[in-house]
Amino acid sequence: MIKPATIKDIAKTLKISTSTVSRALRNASDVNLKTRTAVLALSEELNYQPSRLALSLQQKQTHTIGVIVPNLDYVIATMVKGIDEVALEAGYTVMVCQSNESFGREMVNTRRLLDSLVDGFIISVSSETKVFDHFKKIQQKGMPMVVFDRVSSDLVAPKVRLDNTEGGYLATEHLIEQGYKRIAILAGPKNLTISNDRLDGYLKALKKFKIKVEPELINHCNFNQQDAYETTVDLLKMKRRPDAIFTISDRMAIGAMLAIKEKGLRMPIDIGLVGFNNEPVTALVTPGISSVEQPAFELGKAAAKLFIEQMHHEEDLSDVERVLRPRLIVRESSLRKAGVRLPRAK
Amino acid sequence: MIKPATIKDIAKTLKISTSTVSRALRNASDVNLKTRTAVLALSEELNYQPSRLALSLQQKQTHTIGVIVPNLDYVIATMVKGIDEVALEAGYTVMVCQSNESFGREMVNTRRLLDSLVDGFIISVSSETKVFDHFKKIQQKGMPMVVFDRVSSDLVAPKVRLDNTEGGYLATEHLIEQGYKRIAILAGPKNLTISNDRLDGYLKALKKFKIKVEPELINHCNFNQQDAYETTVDLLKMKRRPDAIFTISDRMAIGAMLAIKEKGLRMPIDIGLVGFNNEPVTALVTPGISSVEQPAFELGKAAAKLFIEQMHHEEDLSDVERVLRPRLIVRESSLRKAGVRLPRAK
DNA sequence: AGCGTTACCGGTAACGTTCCCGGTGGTTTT
DNA sequence: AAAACCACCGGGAACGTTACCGGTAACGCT
Repeated sequence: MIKPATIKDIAKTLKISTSTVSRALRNASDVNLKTRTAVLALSEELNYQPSRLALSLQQKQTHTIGVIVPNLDYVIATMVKGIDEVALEAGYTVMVCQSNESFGREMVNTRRLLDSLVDGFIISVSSETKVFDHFKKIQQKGMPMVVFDRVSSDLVAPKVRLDNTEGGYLATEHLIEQGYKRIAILAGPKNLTISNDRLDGYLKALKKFKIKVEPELINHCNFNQQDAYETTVDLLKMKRRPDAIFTISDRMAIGAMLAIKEKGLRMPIDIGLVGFNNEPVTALVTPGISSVEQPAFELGKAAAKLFIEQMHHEEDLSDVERVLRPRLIVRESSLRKAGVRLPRAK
Repeated sequence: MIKPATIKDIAKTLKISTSTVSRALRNASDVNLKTRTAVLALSEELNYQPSRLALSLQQKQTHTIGVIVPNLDYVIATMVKGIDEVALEAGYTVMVCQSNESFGREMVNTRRLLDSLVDGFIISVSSETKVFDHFKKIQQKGMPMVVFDRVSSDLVAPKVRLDNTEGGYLATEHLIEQGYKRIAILAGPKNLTISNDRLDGYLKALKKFKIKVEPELINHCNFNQQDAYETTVDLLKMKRRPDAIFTISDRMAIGAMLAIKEKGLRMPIDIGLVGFNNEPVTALVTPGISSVEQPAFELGKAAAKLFIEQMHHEEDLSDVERVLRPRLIVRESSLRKAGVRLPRAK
């Protein structure tokens, strides 16, 4: 283990003080050109790298952002890429921690990063999280914190999120316009805002078109495929079964699709389907699944920008909320009016 | 910005020395029970958290692992989850950096983490990387480093990887057994070992079954869907077109599948297809795509374990190579013998 | 000649922690 | 009663860096 060159080594061999070396390496003011070039040359030779550790200790900031996400699926990975992009440019390093949708992991990760490892946080909460004390601790410490994607009204902090209500609205409106009458929704866990917002959009669309809300068509289930499958199987057993399903994630849409196919129903004729996220898979299955696209990369960038902003200026941005707009991508699974190719099922 | 409580604060209010506080908080030896409880109580009250920064500076280790990956697709995200798992348990924090398959980004990331931020690295190289000086610098510093997934023989370090040759063999053998005669391969970039190894497996299988190797059936293209699509389009234009395609990733398989469908060919009758990675999508498309599954989570865990091992003991493990075995998952895209349901195409 | 200005540099403290060494008192051993 | 031992504690240095303050020489100005 060769130990790296320090500022002291340079000072010693050049027979000058560490202060001078430090200045030569940075400010360039208050230091003779000759000594400066000497320092620079030697530091090059020893390939000196300043210790970020010592620096961080000294000036009490690490230039590192802690990013806490529930997992690293397609959408979130894309968001993280966005965060990475602007963070890197601003001279920050990011530490990504997956909570695995587990409240415990989320707490442990937060605690760890809190011990003077990061300057602040960019967070998307896990689906298990119902209590936010560990995040509030961040703010008590006076650290900047931005919430993104999965936000929560219990958390007073700058937020960047999708307009999930509009997403829900777009999907539902589209199904209505395609002539579907009994539209079911597979919403996510009740404690997640994205879940409730998308449900709100669904309700708004029904109201707009004066369609009665039927509670048995509203189902909460987890984000995974299996749960969605089972819920759909149940839905399709109803005497008056729904003729369309809106799921608030594509994974859930896949689950629903499997149940639909198993039952022998055809999309979009017998039943319509719309998902959420516009994951690549939606374009690959047959029929293609219509889905609400979110600008994930942009969303990540926006979150990081907001973070940096909050970092630099002292102003309180905790009531700022950037809301990005979704876009509906229509595919075959819900396109009944434009191109009916198959005969109607009995 | 409320500054956190330090060991000094505790010492001052308790009118004892910092040394004693430090001992009380750790060793428990050489400290009176009474003072110890007092320290513990006060530290609880001030909710004291030791500064990992100061600690790291002092003992020259950060308890952090730098993980550098080309991207965060399904397989790699799963591997990272595995790394995370054992790292967390061993008291390490991981820093994940995506190089985005870019050599430049990979260098920048490595450089950054090198400045006394991490104790070592777990690395999967980007597809652009042809030169490894930035990684060798890690070893010059005497830091442990484990290479996983995408390894390279130019890098002398402990490795954890899939038996890619066997993966290639399994896929090809299966296609041969299903009666396919002209089997093309879509290999990845030439400088990647995983690419060449899978190709080797392909060649081995051909040799085993005494099938002549035809150079025009061997194609290198990038990992993305588009490239695979275009390459396949070209392949299918040949006068004697291949009757099966083995792609070394599922993304590529999807691209190939699109080209195949466009051409009006049917799987598995007219043409067989096998992918690699067993991503969920392979089970969702129609027909389902056969694919070589790799134990990604296990692979990540193994890499982290090897890292920890190298960290703790001084022994040189740089010639250790853990090779995990793949498994072929057969789906409809290549299953010609078992269930022929459609008439033969003219 | 005396004074202020400038250009350059060094010493020291500080960031929060641990480690090593050297004390104290009090008790036991010889 | 001297010597040895123990349990407990404090002082100081060290990790690598920068900030602050002060000092010295050289120079120019009145």
